[in-house]
Amino acid sequence: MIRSQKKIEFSSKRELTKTNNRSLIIASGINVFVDKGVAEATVRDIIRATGLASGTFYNYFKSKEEVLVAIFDDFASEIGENIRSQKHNIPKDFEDFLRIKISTFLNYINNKPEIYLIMSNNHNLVTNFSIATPQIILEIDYLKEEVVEGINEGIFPKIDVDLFALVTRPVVDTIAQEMILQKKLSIEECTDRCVNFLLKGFLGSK
Amino acid sequence: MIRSQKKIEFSSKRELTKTNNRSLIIASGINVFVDKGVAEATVRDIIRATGLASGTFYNYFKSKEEVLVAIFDDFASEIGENIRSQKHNIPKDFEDFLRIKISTFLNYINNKPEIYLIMSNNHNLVTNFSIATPQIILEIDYLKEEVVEGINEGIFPKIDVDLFALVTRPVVDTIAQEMILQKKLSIEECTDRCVNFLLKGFLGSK
Amino acid sequence: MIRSQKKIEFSSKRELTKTNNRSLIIASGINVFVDKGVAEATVRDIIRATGLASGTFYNYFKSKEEVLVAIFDDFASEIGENIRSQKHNIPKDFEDFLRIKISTFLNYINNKPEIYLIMSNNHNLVTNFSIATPQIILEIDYLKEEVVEGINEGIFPKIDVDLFALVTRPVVDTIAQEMILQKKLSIEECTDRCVNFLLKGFLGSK
Amino acid sequence: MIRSQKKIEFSSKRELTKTNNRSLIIASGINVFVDKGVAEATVRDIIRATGLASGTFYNYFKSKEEVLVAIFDDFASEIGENIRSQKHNIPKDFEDFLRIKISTFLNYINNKPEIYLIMSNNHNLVTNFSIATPQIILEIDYLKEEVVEGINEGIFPKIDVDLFALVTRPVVDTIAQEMILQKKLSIEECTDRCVNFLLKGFLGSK
DNA sequence: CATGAATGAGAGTTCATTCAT
DNA sequence: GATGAATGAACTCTCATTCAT
Repeated sequence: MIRSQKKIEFSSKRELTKTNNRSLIIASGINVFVDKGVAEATVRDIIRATGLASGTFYNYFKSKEEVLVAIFDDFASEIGENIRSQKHNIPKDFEDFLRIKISTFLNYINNKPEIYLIMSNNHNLVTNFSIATPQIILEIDYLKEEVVEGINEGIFPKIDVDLFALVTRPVVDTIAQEMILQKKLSIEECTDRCVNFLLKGFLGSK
Repeated sequence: MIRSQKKIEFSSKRELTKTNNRSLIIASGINVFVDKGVAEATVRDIIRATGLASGTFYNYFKSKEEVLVAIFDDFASEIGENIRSQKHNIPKDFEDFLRIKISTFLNYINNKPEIYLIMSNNHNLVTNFSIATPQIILEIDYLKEEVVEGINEGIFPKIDVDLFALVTRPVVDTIAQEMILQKKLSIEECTDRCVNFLLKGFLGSK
Repeated sequence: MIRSQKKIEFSSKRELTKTNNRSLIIASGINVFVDKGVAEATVRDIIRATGLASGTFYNYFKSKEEVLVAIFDDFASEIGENIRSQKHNIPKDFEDFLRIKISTFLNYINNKPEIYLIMSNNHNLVTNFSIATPQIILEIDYLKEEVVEGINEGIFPKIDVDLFALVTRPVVDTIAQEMILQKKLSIEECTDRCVNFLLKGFLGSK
Repeated sequence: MIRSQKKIEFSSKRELTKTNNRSLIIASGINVFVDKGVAEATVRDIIRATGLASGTFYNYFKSKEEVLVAIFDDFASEIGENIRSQKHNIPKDFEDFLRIKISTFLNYINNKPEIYLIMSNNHNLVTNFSIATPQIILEIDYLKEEVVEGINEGIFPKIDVDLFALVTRPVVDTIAQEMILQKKLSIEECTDRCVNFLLKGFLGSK
């Protein structure tokens, strides 16, 4: 029977990846969200691809939105670790600061492009959920504070912090999309592009 | 009853009713698309808000996508007129060029913020429809050529045209969203912000 | 406009065939019933093909079934005339009787094969309507009486009248279908086949 | 309430319910197809009569056509068994051959008259599905070959095989309908009638 | 009479969710 | 916890029919 074959297939996969049903559903969710978009995706789509019974879904999640949140949460916690591990990497100056943050960001999304695609294709959803996305690293509150600190400490120049908070994300975002979809530019090249442009944008002459 | 009121209001002339119903559906479509997003919106959502019978929808449109196209079409033709009226407004230099384009763009979306919201929240869809969106004014092919021309004529400085094509839209877009949603900044202020930032970004020192 | 073109087309047709809207609807009904079958046909299908407005249909008919009845009625009256013109054609014997009836029948359906197709493809409907169909010429009451008369007058042999009433129609029907659909056999050949087979069936010694 | 009664009746074992629901739908399908004809029948008609929820239908069938196929399949497999059990019943002569085939056929349809009615009222459909109908026993390819064989072996007389193939089905069909609908004649009487008539039709001297 | 837009019932179908096993 | 059939709300869309013009 096809059904049981599927089950077996997934069981072995489970064995291999040492994962459980929750992870199975999340993995399937990522695929479905990338393929069909979050709005068009259905719980059935997700559960179908796992080989699990439909009822099983509700042992783990209440809705597809909860899966989405879980996907982002998982990703966010990974990011968190990564960021913390960058903490001792203290920037010398503003350029260095930008370079560290942006290259970290680009590394993330290069490793998990699917999740990044879900986020950029469903921008409204992501905002509605106000989830800690990787973009957050480049965004308002958190980053802004660091910049303000840097300015106060005299390490950074006195830039327009609000403009910085507003503009950095979309610029890096666009270039990141270019990187993932066109696959022409390396992480280093993208980082350079972003840093150069932003630096000039905020500072005037380099 | 609301129903009969409507009937009385519109039913004097057949043609009038027809035009009104079309407008009614389009208006309702705009509301629904803004509220729920295009993907989540249903034909029933749209027709429900009009007070018309469900079948009536299909006298005017085949699907919600056709409503979307109609919304964009209406908007696009307005934009067309506006652009043409700007043709004799020849820029003195690159700053002037940016200022004209960006202020035109911001004026559009300030007049029809709902449509702009639909478009930016459903960027995929919009690209799929390849509709002439207001963003087009700020985008790749068309604008790029103008810049190249300007450079060749010696009016504009030699900037990185590809970076320009890539980065201008998202920067202006983000600031425009800020303008519409927060309603703190005037069109002039936003224009200034965009122009200043981009100018420095592309040129280095102003 | 496509619409008015259609109208004009049909108006000219109307001029040509000296027909009116009722005939137009009936003609369209025949086409639709042949193409889609009576059950699948809709009033919209019928009216669409006429170029008339949907409301106009109801000035002439209450439903598609009424159109069907009209189609059969028209046909039946033609048949009636034809039969009357055959009245002086008095059969010499049973073979002659069969030959006259069957050739008459085959002539009808050869002239109006569409209507015959409607009838044989919708046998249940036709029976439900108990309309005077061309098959009636070959059927129970009317024909049976003639046979009984013939037997009483000593012109026809003493055959099983009930078997005759039951079997004649389907036999002729099947061969008629063969004639119309395959178009290999002439009316004369079909008549011969039917007459020979039936004659032997009713009369023949084993 | 009928609803809860049903639930109580069937819900003891899951498998049982499943089998019963399938049977329920098929049984309802038979009724509806007989009553309204296949073309006029709707999925909702079928499911309505079962007392099940509308969605439940689609757990078992994709469309009413699939129900029809299931009905015929069930019947066909019964027929298959029956035919096989007749295999050793080798006919002595042509009359015997006709008698065996026809009585087998009449026995089938006498047991499942509803299904026979569906088939004869929807002859188009049946042909389109190319389903093994009971009529097949009396029809062209299969039977024709047997007759040709019989002729070659010298057991059967040299009859017009094409006429045989064409005429046998409608004759038996008509008498069968008479049998089912009027319920006056026994299977034996009908068999006699058919055999006698056909035999004379094919063999009889004029 | 002709027109054709409006109507709303109803068909097909999908889906999230429940719950007995 | 896992299962998967049952449920019925809700959606897309079509159609017969009405009725103001």
